[in-house]
Amino acid sequence: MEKDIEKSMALILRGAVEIIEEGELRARLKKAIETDKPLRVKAGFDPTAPDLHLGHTVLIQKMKHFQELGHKVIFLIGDFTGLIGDPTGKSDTRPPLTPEQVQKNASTYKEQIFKILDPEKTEIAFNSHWMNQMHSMDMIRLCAKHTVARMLERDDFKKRFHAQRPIAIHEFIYPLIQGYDSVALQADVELGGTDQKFNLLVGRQLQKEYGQASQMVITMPLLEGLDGVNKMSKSLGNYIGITEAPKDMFGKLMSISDDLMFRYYELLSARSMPEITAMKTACQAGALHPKNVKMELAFELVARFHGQEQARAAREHFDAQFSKGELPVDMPEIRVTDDARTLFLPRFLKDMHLAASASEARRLIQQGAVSLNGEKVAQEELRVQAGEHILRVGKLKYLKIVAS
RNA sequence: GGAGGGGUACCCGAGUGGCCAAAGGGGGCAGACUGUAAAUCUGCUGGCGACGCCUUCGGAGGUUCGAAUCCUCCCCCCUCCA
Repeated sequence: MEKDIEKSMALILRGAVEIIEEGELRARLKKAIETDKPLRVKAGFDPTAPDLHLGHTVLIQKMKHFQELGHKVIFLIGDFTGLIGDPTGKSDTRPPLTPEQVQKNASTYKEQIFKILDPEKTEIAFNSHWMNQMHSMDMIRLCAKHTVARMLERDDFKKRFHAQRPIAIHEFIYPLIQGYDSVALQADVELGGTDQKFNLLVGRQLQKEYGQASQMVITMPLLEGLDGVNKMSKSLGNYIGITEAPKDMFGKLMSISDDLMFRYYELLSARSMPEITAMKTACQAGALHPKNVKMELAFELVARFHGQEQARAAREHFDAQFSKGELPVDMPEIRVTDDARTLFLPRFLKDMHLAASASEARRLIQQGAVSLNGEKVAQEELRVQAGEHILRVGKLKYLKIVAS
């Protein structure tokens, strides 16, 4: 266990938005060292969405920090709470998962998180273990420990209440169960996104009610997605999934803004803060080109999830296609025969999935987004000569046409 | 159970008989500029072999030459009272 409290604090504070309560945390760290009992650090994940994206890994990264400091991290899979669904106000009632699905999602999780965390030092827990033991009366007692007024303090509930949008009663139960998880696990620290603050605080209160010391709460920022504004989420389509193909991951990382890049460095990279700060300064001074710094970030993250080899290939691929303007190596191909060599493009682009509809394809043509062998196509009808042709739509979509 | 407000395109939101494929904003896409950057500027943003036709304003019927708009029934959400 790391003996230097200030050193521990520095790492714990990295990227964190808020720590409740900092002084208390110092005291606990001190006690942990004295008694040689590592802190129990909990972070919960909802198994309804099996595909993790980089946003989720901010938290996992923080877990890793604790692990590096010698503490016990508990990866809590909310298989029970997943059946309720954390209230977001957006999603409708979720279909209940079968135990098999939960199991499957859970193993996907494990596989993914262990690319970051040390399996030896990670405890995995399922909250169904204690929730399924609970009787109705226990549940009601749990409910009795909180009030509607306090529930309505939660920003999400408050907003919906005032916006005259529905709040189902079971949504109130979710924070209570999440809080109870901390009781069951006897957590010293709970990590969560800033959107989890309310739930995390319920944990503190419930632990007190159940005669335990209240956990420390550390909130991490919600990672901005590719647009640099909204939080990364699948539904917004601005995410980078950690199982995405290396070259897609690389490309997406390269498309983020320079500001966002340093944010990603701080929250996702294994590089030390002094190192990151130095790079930032060097970029501002013009000593380093931001693009190269971004390449390194992309490389590091792709390598984390796919290995060095794949990361190198992705980098080369990127360099060839975008820096040098070469054609992609693996573009889809279509063969056309003589009698079909006159293409009606709106239909053709739609059929080839290069446009969502024929109407959209028409617009793309009108806007000059379509080119054949590097020359813009202005006509909707296109006669191709025998041989190979490269049809390009927008910046990213290519199709090789082999005409005979 | 009673009274009232509301449901419009991907999202927010204007529209209360024809000028409505439906204002405006956001988002998205494309083009220019670049580092595949970001920011900015410009255009597009229901479908269809297409100066026309088809489908769309919670759902189903109806009135009308004509309905997002009026009427009837139904579904859903919210507020207040109980």
